[in-house]
Amino acid sequence: MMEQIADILKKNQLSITEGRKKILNMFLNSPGALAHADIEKNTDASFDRVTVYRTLQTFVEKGIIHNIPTTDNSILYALCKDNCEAGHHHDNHVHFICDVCDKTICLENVIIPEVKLPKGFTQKQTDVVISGICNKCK
Amino acid sequence: MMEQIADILKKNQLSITEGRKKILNMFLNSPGALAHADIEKNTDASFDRVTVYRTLQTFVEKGIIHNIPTTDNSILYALCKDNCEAGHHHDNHVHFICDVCDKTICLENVIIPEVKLPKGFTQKQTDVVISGICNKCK
DNA sequence: ACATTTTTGCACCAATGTTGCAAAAAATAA
DNA sequence: TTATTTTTTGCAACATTGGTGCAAAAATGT
Ligand SMILES: [Mn+2]
Ligand SMILES: [Mn+2]
Ligand SMILES: [Zn+2]
Ligand SMILES: [Zn+2]
Repeated sequence: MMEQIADILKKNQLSITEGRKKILNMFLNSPGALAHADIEKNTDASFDRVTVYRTLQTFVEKGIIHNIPTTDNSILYALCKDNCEAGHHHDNHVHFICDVCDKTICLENVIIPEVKLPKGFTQKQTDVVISGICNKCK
Repeated sequence: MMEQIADILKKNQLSITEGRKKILNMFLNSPGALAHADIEKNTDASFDRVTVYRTLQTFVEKGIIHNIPTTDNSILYALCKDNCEAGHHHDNHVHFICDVCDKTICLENVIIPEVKLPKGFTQKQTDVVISGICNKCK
């Protein structure tokens, strides 16, 4: 496991540090998406807040994690399981937010349907976020 | 125009105040979505920040405006053109964010496609946010 | 082990959003 | 209209979230 983590970091030309290993490990073990606050909570304040912010930014830039749109103003992050590259993500799955447990889950198998836009609009990225009750809370 | 505004407020059992009229008017005249900051800018600081926040909250609760998910942590609001009620919105259109002009537009005519979820998931609301280049920036 | 590059922690700042409470404004009653 | 009640506003104070510059610390390459 710790090998896998170091590999991911190496593959992305990132120095292997405690913070990055710990945070990446959290993502690998988390079934759902994580917010900055979740990460800070689970690391026992062993890292500075700023380090967490910068680590998340770096991971997004490298294509290791992607972020998920929300209606409240929180930024959520989840592992990219599609083969995303630095600077360009190819996630094309639906995200689900449970109204009960409040968790956000990547539905890797539910691919985003095509949407036809009016003339003149060029489509780059499509995000689909569905809310309701998840399979565990049902 | 000012009549229409007063009507909307009355219909929703809201006191008719300067602030609410001004903010509602902004929404009626805006082609795209508005953020809190946009509203504060256009009202020349004639209202307190808190009043703007509370007005937006109230409008959302009453079903006059709805909010739009974003990837950065900003909350956007737009007029509900579907017949939304207090406590329950029925917006089912796609939202478009332009990477060039950075405006968010309600594509009222592009309805959200059906998405089939895995067993155990109950679907309440679906948000589709598409980014790219809008018809004016093209 | 040493020099170089990268990352971290700290202090400080800025934007965003919330709450309690008294003053002001709007709606309702008289 | 004026008086009373209800609602809304403004202010102050606070919390949370996120970003920047810079020196210290850690990681990398030789
Ligand atoms: Mn995802
Ligand atoms: Mn809309
Ligand atoms: Zn759930
Ligand atoms: Zn545009």
